Amino acid sequence: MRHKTDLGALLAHQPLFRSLDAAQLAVMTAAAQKISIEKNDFVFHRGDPCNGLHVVAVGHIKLAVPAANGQQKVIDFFGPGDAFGEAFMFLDKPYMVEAQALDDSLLIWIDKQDIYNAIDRDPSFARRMLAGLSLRLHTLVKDIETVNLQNATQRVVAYLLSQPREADETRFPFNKGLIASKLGLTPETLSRLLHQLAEAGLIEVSGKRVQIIDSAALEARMYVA
Amino acid sequence: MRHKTDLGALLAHQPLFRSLDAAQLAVMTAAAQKISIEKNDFVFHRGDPCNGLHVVAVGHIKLAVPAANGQQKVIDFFGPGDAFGEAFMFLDKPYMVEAQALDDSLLIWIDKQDIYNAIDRDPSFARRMLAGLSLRLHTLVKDIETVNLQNATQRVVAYLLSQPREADETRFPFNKGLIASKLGLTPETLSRLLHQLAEAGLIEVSGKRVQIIDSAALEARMYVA
DNA sequence: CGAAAGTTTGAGTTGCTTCAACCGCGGTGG
DNA sequence: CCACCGCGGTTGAAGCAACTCAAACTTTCG
Repeated sequence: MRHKTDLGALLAHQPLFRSLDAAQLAVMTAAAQKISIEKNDFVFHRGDPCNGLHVVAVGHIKLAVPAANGQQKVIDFFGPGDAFGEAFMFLDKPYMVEAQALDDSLLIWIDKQDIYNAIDRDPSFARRMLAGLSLRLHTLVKDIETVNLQNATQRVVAYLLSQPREADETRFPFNKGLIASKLGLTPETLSRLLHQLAEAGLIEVSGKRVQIIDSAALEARMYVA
Repeated sequence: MRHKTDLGALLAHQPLFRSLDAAQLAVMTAAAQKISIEKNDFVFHRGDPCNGLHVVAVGHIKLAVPAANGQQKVIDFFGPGDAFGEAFMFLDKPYMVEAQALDDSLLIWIDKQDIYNAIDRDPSFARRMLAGLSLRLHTLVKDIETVNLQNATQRVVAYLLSQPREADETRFPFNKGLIASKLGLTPETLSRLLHQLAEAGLIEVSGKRVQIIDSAALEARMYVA
């Protein structure tokens, strides 16, 4: 017997739906669909019509803008509890990004109309959506700032320090190439900079694991030109 | 006697408030404040607390991220009918951008609580806010895509073609330096590229005016590496 | 008309990319 | 059990797009 297959229970645990009362939750549950998706499969492609939104229950999803020559620019990563694709839904525009599973994942999909119904019934649900979009906006502005005003080293350091860490150890949650793309760098450049920081005795890297040796010196690097 | 000083009439003309009924509009009008601001003055600075949102009635406002050495990165421009600063309001975070008037401008300011009240009363107002934020998000993603995946020439050409134009003529709405920053370029680079496009016979530039001579060839430049 | 701000042009520099080769590890099949 | 394959990552060398710095020119505006 598998666990976590009860859609209602699953929904109730998502931040977005916390404010719903039992009746609304029941309606939502009836409307929602579970979507299982395997690692590397796409949730949607650029240009696909957008009729609803997705919430990650299990796994991780990458949102990226595809480019001509097989390149891509990673916009962001989404994990359990995160909703994605709402903005395109509210705009009634096709997706301009693509979503791909980074692990075997379980998503919840909800139709646009049901979201609108929830908004109409429950202002606090509307507020939650607004807060979610605002947060996304905030993140994007920060990313724009980073790419435009910081050099490569500063971006890498800022990333390392922003990651959750225990006992001065953090890890790359995904392939370094994806992190590089998120930071607006090539994998080669990221590799070189990590090496350089290690050389300077500020960090130690082994695979996806990173030991922060001198966090004060790291922070200093964020502010020097 | 000055015109357009009636706050109620002013509000009723803003897209954001179109859906409000007379009673709600009256409440909003009572809550709203007019803010006159002179060219080059700041509406708010980075770090200021955010207790409400602004709507442009007259004039133009620049949102930008300030950098250390007097530099800045322009995020976007806002004109009549546009709301700005909502995202920070919904997040209850201080502004991380600064807003500066590019012309003598008239703004409408509305307190956070009044916005929340309007959301609670009128789901279609909530929808309007959601659509507004979504649009902003869409724009930012597009900007990120542009800066990361297109070279300088492609960005300039894309900008020129995206501007409103009449009889194959368009104009830079603001100083070229600001446009350059929005495009993630230095003023020098923008100047050189415009010169280059003119050299190639694709456009003619004189001051802020730009004649599109060969729009087909321009579009072609957006897709060549 | 003069000062200040904005824009252009030139010369030199550089940070990051590109291209290409190599390494190392995990998985797979012989 | 070990050889091989393939992919992610690293390293090196070379190039270039865009930047920086500096000076001249132009427009704006009091």
